[in-house]
Amino acid sequence: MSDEHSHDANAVPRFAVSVDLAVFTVRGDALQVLLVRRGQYPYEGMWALPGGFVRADLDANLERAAQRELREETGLGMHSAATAPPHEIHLEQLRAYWRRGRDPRPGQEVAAVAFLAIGPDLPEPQAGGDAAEAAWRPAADVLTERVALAFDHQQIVRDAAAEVRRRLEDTALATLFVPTEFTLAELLHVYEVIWGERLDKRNFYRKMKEWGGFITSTGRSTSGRSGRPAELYVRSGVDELRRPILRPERSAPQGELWSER
Amino acid sequence: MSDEHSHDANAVPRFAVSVDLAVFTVRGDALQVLLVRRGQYPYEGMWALPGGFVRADLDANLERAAQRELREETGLGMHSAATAPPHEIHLEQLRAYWRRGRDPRPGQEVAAVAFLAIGPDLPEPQAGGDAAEAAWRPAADVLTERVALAFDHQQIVRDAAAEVRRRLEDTALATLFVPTEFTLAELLHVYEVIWGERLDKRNFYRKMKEWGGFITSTGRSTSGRSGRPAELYVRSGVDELRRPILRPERSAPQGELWSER
DNA sequence: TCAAAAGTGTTTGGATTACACCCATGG
DNA sequence: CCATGGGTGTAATCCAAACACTTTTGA
Repeated sequence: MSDEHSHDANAVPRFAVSVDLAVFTVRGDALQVLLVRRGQYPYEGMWALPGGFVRADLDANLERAAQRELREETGLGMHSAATAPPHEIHLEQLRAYWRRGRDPRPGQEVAAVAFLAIGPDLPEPQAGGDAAEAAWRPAADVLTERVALAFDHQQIVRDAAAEVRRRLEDTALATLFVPTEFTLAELLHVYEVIWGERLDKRNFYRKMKEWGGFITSTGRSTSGRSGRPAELYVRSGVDELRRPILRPERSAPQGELWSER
Repeated sequence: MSDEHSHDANAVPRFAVSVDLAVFTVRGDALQVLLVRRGQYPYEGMWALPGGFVRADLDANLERAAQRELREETGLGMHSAATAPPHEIHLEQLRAYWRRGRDPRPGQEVAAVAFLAIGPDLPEPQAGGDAAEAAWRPAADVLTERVALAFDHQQIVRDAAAEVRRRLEDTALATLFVPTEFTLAELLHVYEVIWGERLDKRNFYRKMKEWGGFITSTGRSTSGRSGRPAELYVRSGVDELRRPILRPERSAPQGELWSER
């Protein structure tokens, strides 16, 4: 809510609010997450999620702040004409993170609002703003702690990855990992990479077509590559799936990398 | 993240952070939400969600802040010996809400972190703190705007209710609406009230028992009431359900009250 | 004409529904 | 002994996994 304890309004404690982005893409055979190398004091030189402070003067709301930071630090998510194929990035909020002393700067409490961002095989990021460097890293490297992250960013990546894996089952989230026009093989690849399991191509194709709404054929096809050309699809509005795409061995949660919430 | 634009650290804009609670319970034949009547300036006299400012000095993290505010404003969620049957309240974070000017107080930006809280048929709340009054109201009254709420609290209730309805399908969330020991009839009632649809008792009972893990029999039974005594169950650790409890007419989203996200 | 990748059918076991029926208790 | 809920059994149906096969292209 937005209420204080009347006694003295000046006692209302102030926080800095930051947005942190867990940006995922599928490149090659791995789910990758976008990291920046910090250019200054807290955790200087360490890898972290892109993000920064929300500024009420610049940002009309939290999503806008997230968009702005993504552009500033990594050059991604531009809607300018420069980036020929519009690499649109889907942004959605995950949740807020704060515990006392979460940010080591003394006397400064920082609450973070984490965002999940997803895009099709995205270009190399361009470091900017506070970021000394920006790069894609396999999400697995973060989840297994082969790469340590600043702040509680590992937790955020963990939560974000779990959300992605879960929502693949009952939403059209997977279509955000492929370009505007895509083939069923590409879509299947997204599922296989993120779940780390092989799916039956034939059953998958049928499901996708039968309970449509989810995707629509464009009539066009691929060409040039060897093998029979594939039909090209675009996503259609529907997000919630009526019936889940079942993950194999669903009963036996195969722990390994993927610690769920 | 927790990074600023180096130039001048003093320019880091400060927010007040509040926690707002969407507390749900099932009383009688309706899903009810806990409201408080505001005792002061912004939206004075209007109904709102319980909540208040996070104080880094009092609260170690966001959940604790939410717990504290719930107690202060409504007297619920006490873990003292006073409340004989421990009316435990499940708390979990939903997401953060902020847009410029979300709080009408000039020069004061307030970011809210919304929590979903669920408890079994809870006692009457006792107003306290800033709350002039506290009461249970049918969630439907809020969703249909029969009752107007302060700030963006209607949106929060909408989002929270959608989350509850959705998670009833594939998690053990329903067990949070019933007392520690409960009968299958009580659990069924929760589903029927929240979904607003009748389920087949016999199929429901079987599902609950077959894919156990979800609930465990205590061996004991009810007595005193007319009819055959019912077996008493307790929830068991499992939260995620392997297979969803399907809502009837799932294909045809019956809009009415329940606007989904 | 062969390799490679796309795409279609068909069988089959298991899960879900819909519905009939029996059980245990209080009054 | 009957009304009131609690709880089990079963056939018909639907779904989805498993698997074999055809189609269309490039080289």
